Amino acid sequence: MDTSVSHQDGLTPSEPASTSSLPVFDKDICAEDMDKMAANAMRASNFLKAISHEGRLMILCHLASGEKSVTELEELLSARQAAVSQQLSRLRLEGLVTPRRDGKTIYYSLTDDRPKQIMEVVYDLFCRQK
Amino acid sequence: MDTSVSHQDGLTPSEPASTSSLPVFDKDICAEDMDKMAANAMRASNFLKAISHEGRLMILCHLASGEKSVTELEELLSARQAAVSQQLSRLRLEGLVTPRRDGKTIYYSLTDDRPKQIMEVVYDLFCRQK
DNA sequence: TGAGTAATTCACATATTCATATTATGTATT
DNA sequence: AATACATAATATGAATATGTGAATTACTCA
Repeated sequence: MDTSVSHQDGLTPSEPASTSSLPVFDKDICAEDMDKMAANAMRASNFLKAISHEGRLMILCHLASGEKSVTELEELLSARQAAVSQQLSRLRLEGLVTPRRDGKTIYYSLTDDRPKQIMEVVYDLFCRQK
Repeated sequence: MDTSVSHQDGLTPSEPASTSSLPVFDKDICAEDMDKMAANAMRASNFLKAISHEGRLMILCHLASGEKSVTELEELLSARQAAVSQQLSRLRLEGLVTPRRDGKTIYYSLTDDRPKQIMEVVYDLFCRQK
């Protein structure tokens, strides 16, 4: 089989990539791969920490359906403006949201679809009743 | 269209569920749905907090390919036994991993495939080189 | 320019998380 | 039973995260 990907990052998919492959390890993982894995894990955990907050999760969820102003988010979350702003700044730092100024108000939208990809699964696990 | 799902939990899929629907909101979200959403967000953020830790993420990643003993994980992570044990206890509390005793050693495995589902996406975003 | 609005930033108090060290528990061996 | 080993549980302090209110910036309009 194709061995060209076995050392790409210490992880090797167990199934074809087409069906959203599971992250499964080789049994004989080497030190080099371990380092790559640790680096990947750090980036991933930073991302996950950014979204693993009740308020930020709801912000991202609301932004998934289109851009919103800070005031709108403030109302949607029933939270203080300063708190919302700080949560947005955290998401901004992580590059997950992008501000757009229009006169007095600032509108936020999702920078890319990374949050959506995660939230699809989160939605399935926690929001859809089984 | 089908309106029977519009109030299930404050979220409404924008596409057929078959293709992993996006969590998108109705424009006229009501207070009741907001409460449900907040409750879902809290459960989801607890789950995400549990996995958004470099060490715990790597543990889950290793467990994805089969059960491992604490000592094995200790070596795989190059971490102290106490640290690994504490991270495992956190994952145990959250119900993500399950211990199985065999003599002196205790083997851990994933309780269900929730972590795997998230990690599939995380793997795609952070471990696969594009 | 001055007042009003939207959003950010700051400073503080509190709460949570984390790593380490220590102690406790359960199991196998003798 | 006594010992050794693998793992778990607890305690402590340091670091980090969070919400709040006050001060500040950026913009609009009269």
